[in-house]
Amino acid sequence: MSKPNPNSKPPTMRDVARLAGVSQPTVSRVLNDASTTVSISEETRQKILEAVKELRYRPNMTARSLRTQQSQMIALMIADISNAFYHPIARVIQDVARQHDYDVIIANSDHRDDNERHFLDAVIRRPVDGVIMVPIHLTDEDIDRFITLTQTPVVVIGKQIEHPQVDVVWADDGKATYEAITWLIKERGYSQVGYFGIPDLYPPGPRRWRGYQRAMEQAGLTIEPDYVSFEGDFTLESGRRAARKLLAHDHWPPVIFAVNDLMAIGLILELQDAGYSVPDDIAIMGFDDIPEASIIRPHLTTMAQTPVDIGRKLAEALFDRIEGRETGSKRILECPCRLVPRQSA
Amino acid sequence: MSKPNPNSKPPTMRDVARLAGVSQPTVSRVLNDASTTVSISEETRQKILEAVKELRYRPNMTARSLRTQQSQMIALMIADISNAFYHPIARVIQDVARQHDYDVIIANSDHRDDNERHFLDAVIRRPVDGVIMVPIHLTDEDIDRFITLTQTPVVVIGKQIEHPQVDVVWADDGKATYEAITWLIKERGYSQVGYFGIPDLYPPGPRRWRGYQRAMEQAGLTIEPDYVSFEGDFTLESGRRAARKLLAHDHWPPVIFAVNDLMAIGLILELQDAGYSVPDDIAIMGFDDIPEASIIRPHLTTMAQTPVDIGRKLAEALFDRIEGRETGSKRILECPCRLVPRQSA
DNA sequence: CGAATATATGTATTCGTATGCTTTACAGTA
DNA sequence: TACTGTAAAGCATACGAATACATATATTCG
Repeated sequence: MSKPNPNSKPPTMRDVARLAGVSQPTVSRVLNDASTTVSISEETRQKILEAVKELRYRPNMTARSLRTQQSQMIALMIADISNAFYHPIARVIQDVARQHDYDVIIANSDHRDDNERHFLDAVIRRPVDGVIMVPIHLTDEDIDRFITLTQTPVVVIGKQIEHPQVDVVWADDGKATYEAITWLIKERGYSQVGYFGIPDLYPPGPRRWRGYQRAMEQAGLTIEPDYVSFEGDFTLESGRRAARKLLAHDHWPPVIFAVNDLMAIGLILELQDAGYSVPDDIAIMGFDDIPEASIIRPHLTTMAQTPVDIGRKLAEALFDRIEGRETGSKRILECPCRLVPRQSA
Repeated sequence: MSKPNPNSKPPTMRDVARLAGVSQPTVSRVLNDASTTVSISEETRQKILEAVKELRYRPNMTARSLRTQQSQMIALMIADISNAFYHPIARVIQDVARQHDYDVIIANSDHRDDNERHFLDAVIRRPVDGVIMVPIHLTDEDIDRFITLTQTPVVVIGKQIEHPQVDVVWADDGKATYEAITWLIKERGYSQVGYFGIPDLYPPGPRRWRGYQRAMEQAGLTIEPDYVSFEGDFTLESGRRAARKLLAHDHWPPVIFAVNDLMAIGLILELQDAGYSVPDDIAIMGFDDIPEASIIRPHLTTMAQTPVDIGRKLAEALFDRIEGRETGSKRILECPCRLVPRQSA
């Protein structure tokens, strides 16, 4: 094993051509299946295919990319690799990409501004044929600069991006939040609802906050400032921190709506660790329906999103553009949300 | 916004050179900081840097890769993107790669043979400077073929790979399993221990199974065939399936050791759904210590691995080779395991 | 003051592939 | 027989950057 390979480099088309006794372009034509109006004799074709087999030739994508100006790669930037919400998205995108014979570069921004910018830099230096991302801090201008510079198709999650050439996949989370709050009040009978959100500068923040406000108003409830927090950052740990603050107060809302499941789970775990019961002492509702929502006890009542659907829409929208089936201006693709009543609220 | 860019393509070195009134190679030399013994006048250097700024020039990595035969990319193949065990690994590898100015291609095998092979094919076609992977089905021969063909450094998780040029990161999971079982018997006082494993053809299977056997033997316990199953496949769902089978039987071991946390959690959830109490009716222990282990109630007693450490060792071992600091034959890097007693056993 | 030596830059070529254009060989036609 | 058409394959070049080699100018020294 591992005897130092005599000709250490992988074979090239030239090697194949030499072995088959033809020229390199002829090999190229055979392998690319006569795209332009050429014709190759069956005999030559066979010789070449045999040579390919014998040498175990594989085309070099780097060279091909340089020549064709296409990389056969797409880039994906997600906001948090640890958040299970993104896993099905990443997986589906990979599956679709593979069907189209594309590879995927994955980057992880951790919700950080500098990481998002670095990602754009990276895909400028290493041209890809398409970009899917979850921009939290990037603005329309940032994205526009990238597009005018590279002419690369871009698809995003998040309605806040409004660029004429960028397809958007989103869920109407404002409406979903409204429905969740309304349901807590009307169906579950809670007389007050607390809100555990994220700072307004994160895009989904304002939408969900307004959904909450609207529902409260419509139910004739006043929003208690004490029952509202914007100190979440999408992580479980931020949920625990918020719970610790809550424990220091003396009056609680009967139920708290958290803008994502991880934060909701953090709340529950910390409250339970302090000896309180969910939902008896306080109920908790989340948003996303990640797998952990069905692991925690009590199982988490939540507003489900459809990450597989989201991922598929993202990928298909992107390949529609990469492969030229779609050339018009931006499309907005909405994915449904669905209330999942469980035991936590 | 998005006015169709007049010169739609990103600028090249040639453009920069023209604007600065010099030749393309001069630009190359300035940007690569005089690697070969060259000297550039300060004046020229400044002109070029200005031109670079004005045109917002970014080097094209594809062209550079073709010329230098280096891609500035590494490829990572993990076994299951949904398994939280791999998240810190992927994240650390990305962080280290970024420090070295490398991008990362991530692939997900889902433990499937064909996906693993497809991955190798992909990194043959698209040369990368290094490969990190978790091979489940790939053999030494497969890996050897890849290495002799591409001369690419490879680092793996999993002691089963024994290739003279492949660094291995692993945990002594045989020993760890032995210790876990022994601890259950000696410290926790269980009189019998069930085993929920995976088929022997998955590499960690035999190691952990032998650890279990050894511990049982040493404790003077006989292994009850009824208490042993190899029907797991690393997923939570396979844990639920196993629990359903268990529920059909009428006698249970007092505790079951599962070879990973996801499977252990599947067991617990299904047993609880059927009305049984963990650990009172039956105790469960896992392996890995993924975040979900601290979410489920009761919290999961488990044998922790150190994925951050594993990821860092993998990445650093790889860059040691990519950057030529290490040229010798294979190194074996061991990561510790640590028993984490919680409530489930 | 002419030759040797730095110094600064340009020229030509290369990486592996794709593709427009040209050439060759031969069959068919008038 | 001379000419045209077509199938088959070769030739030349381009993609963008890196680099070995050549060249031109300025500097230094005997």
